[in-house]
Amino acid sequence: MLLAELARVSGEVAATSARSRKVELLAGLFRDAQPDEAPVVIPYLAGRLPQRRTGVGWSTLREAPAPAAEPTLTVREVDRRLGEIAAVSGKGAQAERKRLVGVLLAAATAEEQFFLFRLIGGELRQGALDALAVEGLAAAVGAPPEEVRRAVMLGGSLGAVARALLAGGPAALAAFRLEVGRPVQPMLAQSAKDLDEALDRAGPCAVEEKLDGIRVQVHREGARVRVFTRTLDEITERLPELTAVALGLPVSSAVLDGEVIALDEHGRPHAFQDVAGRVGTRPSAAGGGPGAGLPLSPVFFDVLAVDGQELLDLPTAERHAVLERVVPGPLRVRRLAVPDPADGAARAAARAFADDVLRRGHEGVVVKALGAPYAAGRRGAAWLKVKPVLTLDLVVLAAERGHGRRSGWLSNLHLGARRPDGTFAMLGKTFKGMTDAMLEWQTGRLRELAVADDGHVVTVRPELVVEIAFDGLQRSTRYPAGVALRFARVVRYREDKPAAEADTVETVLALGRREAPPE
DNA sequence: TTCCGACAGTGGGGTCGCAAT
DNA sequence: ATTGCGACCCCACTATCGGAA
Repeated sequence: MLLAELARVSGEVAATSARSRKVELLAGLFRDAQPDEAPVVIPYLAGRLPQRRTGVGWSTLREAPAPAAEPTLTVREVDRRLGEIAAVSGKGAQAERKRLVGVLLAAATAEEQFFLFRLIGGELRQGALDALAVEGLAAAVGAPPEEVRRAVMLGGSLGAVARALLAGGPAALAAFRLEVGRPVQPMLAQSAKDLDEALDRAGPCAVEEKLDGIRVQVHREGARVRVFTRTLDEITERLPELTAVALGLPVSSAVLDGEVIALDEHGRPHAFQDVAGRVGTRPSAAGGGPGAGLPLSPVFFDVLAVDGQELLDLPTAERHAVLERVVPGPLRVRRLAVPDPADGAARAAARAFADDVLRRGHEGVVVKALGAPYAAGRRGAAWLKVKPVLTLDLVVLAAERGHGRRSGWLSNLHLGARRPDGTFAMLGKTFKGMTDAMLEWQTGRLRELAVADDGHVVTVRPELVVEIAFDGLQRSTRYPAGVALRFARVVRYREDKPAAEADTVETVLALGRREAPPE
């Protein structure tokens, strides 16, 4: 199959907004793929490369050579060359990758270059990713979409499922089941505004502490242990503690879902940044970054399989019962069962539990419906996370031009807190929380306040106040106050408030001290 | 007809490994 | 030794489509 065909279909997919039409277009292309091409064609049209890392990003792609006049590149050839590029390492690697990318792009037509650019850059932006590619694949082979989705979630990659389906037809789906040692897409949580809303939506549920660390999926088969991240990268070697813990469990095999955090000598959690630093550090590194050498604590909250038995379809309550049997208390997340959330006393107990979780320094709670199965790969309403939200009134210092559907609008705001001398300290940026109407309005208002424009960032007079919600503060070397806002988003503009009454740096830093009390 | 679940897009800060400077 | 790039941890929110109610 020629790359030109993929580029053409991708363009058509991008040009229609109807999801049903996107799926039809994808299915048509997938039907034409050979079984051995499918593991490449299908990820490409889902905007992903089978090579997880190529070492090539936007910077390396900056200068494109003149395009070829005629399409000659096959999909197989592109995949082969990208595999070569990904394998380059050592001294001179960057220049060599750049050269090889240049050779590849020179063999591509203008339309193919546009496709490769976005594909390699990781932002295809055609309005279809894995979910629609799965539907397209199902349509192409005449299999039930839900079964194909489940096979991909349990059986690993889209490419592997595609190859089997195109070669063997719908019957091949039976082979894709949960297998110890092969990672499963983790179940994800939706957000709820507060605990009451979560309890109302969940029905009979358990309230669990939400720990601020790194999600891990631990597989044990006999003496063999493997640990995976949320995106299914294997990190076994970086977390020897987890192997030791898994081998200590009274089972022959198991798949566990949990979080790794780090606790100080008082049992309070270390900052997420420190945990992420430790988890990101390879054992070979003699590093001294923040968190290097920090001992990690795994805390498990679900079990997907144990001793040859698959548990995914059991209700949460039954999976929890198994978890309690195979994992000792200190390694399990704390949890309060709330069988009847409508009951006032039960609700009060849930609230007290959640307050205690926060008092102990954790992030919040997750409310889990007791009757729900483990929905691999789904961000369903069966799990609802609740975290406290902080707000500040900050001043817009500048705004960046938006991209894609935000082209033409000023989108990403630079936010500052007031200093005693009337200047402002930037605390971060945000592009979240705005409706199209707000984008339209702020673009006009900020243009009136503009004092400089470098083509990307429009600097404005610091007069516009905006209420910002965020989850907390984190250490920063980038921003002058030494802290940055975590997950900042716009709540509303405060045109009623002059910049002279915006929140001060001192107020912000006091928040930080309250978040992490000494001793 | 209206409602709502699932998706994709739009980017945020921090940290590491690795190569270039 | 420091800097820049790529990758990957954590992530919130809105708009849209299309099936459910």
